[in-house]
Amino acid sequence: MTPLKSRLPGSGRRPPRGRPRNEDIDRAVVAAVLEVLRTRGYRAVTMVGIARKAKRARASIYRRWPSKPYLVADCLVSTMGARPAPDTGDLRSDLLAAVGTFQRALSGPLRQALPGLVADMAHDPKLAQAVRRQVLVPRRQSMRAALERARARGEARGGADIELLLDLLAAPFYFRTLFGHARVDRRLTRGVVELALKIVR
Amino acid sequence: MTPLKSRLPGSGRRPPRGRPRNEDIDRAVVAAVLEVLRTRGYRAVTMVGIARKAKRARASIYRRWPSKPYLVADCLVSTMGARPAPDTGDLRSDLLAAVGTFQRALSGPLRQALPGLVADMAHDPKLAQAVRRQVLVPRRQSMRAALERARARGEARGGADIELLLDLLAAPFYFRTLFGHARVDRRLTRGVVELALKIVR
Amino acid sequence: MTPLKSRLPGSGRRPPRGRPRNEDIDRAVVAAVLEVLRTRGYRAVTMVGIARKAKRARASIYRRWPSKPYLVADCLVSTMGARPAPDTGDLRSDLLAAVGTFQRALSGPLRQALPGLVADMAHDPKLAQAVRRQVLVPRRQSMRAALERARARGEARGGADIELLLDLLAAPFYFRTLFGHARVDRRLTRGVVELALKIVR
Amino acid sequence: MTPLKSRLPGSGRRPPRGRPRNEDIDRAVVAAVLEVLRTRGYRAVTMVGIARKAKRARASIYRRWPSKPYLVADCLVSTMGARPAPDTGDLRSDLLAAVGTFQRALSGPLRQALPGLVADMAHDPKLAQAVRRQVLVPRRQSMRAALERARARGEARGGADIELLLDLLAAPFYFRTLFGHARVDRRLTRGVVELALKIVR
DNA sequence: CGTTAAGCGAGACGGTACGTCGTGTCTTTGT
DNA sequence: ACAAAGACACGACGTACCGTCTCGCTTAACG
Repeated sequence: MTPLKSRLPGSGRRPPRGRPRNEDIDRAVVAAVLEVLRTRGYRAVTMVGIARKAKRARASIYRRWPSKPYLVADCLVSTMGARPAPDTGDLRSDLLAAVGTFQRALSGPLRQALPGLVADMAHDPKLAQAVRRQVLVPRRQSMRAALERARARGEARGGADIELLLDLLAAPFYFRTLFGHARVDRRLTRGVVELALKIVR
Repeated sequence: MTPLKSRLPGSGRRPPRGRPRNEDIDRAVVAAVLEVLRTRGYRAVTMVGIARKAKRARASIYRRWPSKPYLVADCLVSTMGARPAPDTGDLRSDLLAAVGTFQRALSGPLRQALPGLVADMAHDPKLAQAVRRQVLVPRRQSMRAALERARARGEARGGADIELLLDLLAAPFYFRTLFGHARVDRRLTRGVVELALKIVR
Repeated sequence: MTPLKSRLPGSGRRPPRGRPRNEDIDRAVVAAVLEVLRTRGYRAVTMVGIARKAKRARASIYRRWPSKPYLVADCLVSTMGARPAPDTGDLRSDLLAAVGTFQRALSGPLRQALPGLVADMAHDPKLAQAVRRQVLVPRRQSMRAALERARARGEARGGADIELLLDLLAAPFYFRTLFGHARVDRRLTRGVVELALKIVR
Repeated sequence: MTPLKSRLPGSGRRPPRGRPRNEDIDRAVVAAVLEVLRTRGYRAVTMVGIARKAKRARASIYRRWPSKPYLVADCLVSTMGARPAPDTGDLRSDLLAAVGTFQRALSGPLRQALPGLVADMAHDPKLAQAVRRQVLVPRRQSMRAALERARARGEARGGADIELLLDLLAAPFYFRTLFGHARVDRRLTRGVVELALKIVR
């Protein structure tokens, strides 16, 4: 269970000792990262550069995040917010809501950051695990629940490979973002949902 | 039309002058790249390191490929071979053959290289374009043809968003490779094809 | 008149207010410094490291000594003890006693500390002054007195440059310690004293 | 036999391969070091700072010298020039010439550099050895030769501890430079030589 | 058959980011 | 006020890689 952000030293539940961390720094750093991501891409996110932009010491960044990929990943997670899709009582609506989060997420800073992050994940299994847990898993869970509710209502047949279906719902968004061969827009969202409905009914 | 590999200098049709290039170098370099990719991943592919491993001069590499990403991309392309899927007269067979190339490709060196390559593509549109052209387009074309043949035979309905369908067939392979949350195997190939059939029929 | 050790806050004669300093800390810190000097040299003496080794807070050290060089210098002084050489009535004996303190001092922790300390002195005139006052001056004074007694007894001629003679008696010990080209031992002590006698008689 | 400066790669006598080093860089770096030493002292000599001042890449400095102390030591050696004292046929003249080089050397950049250098030597035996070989040994050799010539002429008695005598001639200069308790001037040179003559005659 | 254009190997060069470490000061809570 | 813990700003360290350059030498085709 590796977290993206380094733990505080005295966090065995007992009250923290020493000077408390300045949360302004967290905010300033995250803001700087998102800004650089947005304007100049992953490659331009540099510990030195972020420190300068946030007007903080480099050591203060390293105190909070073990390295650049963890910092970037944490910044993304902290802006995405993984609230579960609501239960509307209708599979199409549920899926549109859930799948829509992909499209929206990949229109924000994640769009710039994803390729670099994916490269770093390939070299650090702990990071990969942490990102999957924080980014992928909640969204999959949300869609899985919607599908199960639909099956309970008789709206969907059982028997399908649910994991594959979940991949089918998410993969095109990442695929298009990473390869840039086609747009990631509302049309894609609707298309993917319609195909999924055709499959499960 | 940026190629992955740099052109020879005197290639305005007239015969090349000066000492000809030593093709052993091309082979040695490509072999070194694939070996390093396989054993130590994209990050470890270093111009310095490749030159050392191939026992060639760094300049000889830069003479052939403009930079590391192009070198890697070219190495991958040169091992993958983009022969079109055959026409078996049956959509399922055609798709299994075409989609199977994804699975096989992503079990080789591409598996290690893809994340890093994707990151580089995000910073170099020309590279992205070249990779898409050489890797994505032929495979999509192959599947597109199979689908059109099936429609002509009446095996598939028309009216579907063909581009989306093509993404659906390919995306799960890349998605799983890049995020590592599930296996890329024959089971995935079969599953994806079955869902596609369910959609187009 | 800069002292090596910082003064207590309420030391305008009036009794100190607030919690009194814990003298265990002074002892623990000095012990830690001497230990590290002995085993790993001046470079390894680190405020962070000393604090950890002495199991005390860094701030408690800074409360007592203004900076690392002052701390080290104070540690050295506190172990050397500057008692004046006795009056034996014989110049050779007096000088052997006085000069012997150089040899002994430079066989202890001072040996490890001297080079680093000298470097720090070059960057802090106040420190240089303080170290000279506490380390050099008493020993010179001791030798000066012995020489004056000898002159009064008629054992030595006058007229010599006394400051130069004092340098001659001390310099070889520091010189050899700093450059490490020859041993600092009893043989050196005897040799230096004999040469000095040859000069003053 | 560690040299102060890193050897060129192909220096097994065979002709150098690859692009030759740019000697302008050597000169620019040495000049920058001497300038900083003179104006701001050893502490201020920083690899980053020197690179900036010399307008060269940091890597180019590291290619030539393994670390800062070696760089500084080499700069000093390269400006001091260790030509042997001439044979005047008179011991006093010979010694005045030889000892005078200490005084002159310690009036130049060595004065600022010596304390720091001595501290580094204490942490790197190879460096200490190299500095001794290049700085101390030639001057000692020069004085040793003068003393032997004097003995051959009957101008000096034999039997004295020659090593100790050499220390006596050199030590006061270093001692005063490092502790700063007295001037290093021509008066010191004359005084030291007169005492040495008194000893050896 | 020498000229000439290019290939080749080795390695220098200017840049830039990395993550670590030490400094001296500051800010908490708890004595 | 002291003590303990640790945050903070600053800045140097030495390493690694990038892509370009500059050498001396080799290899062909051209004229």
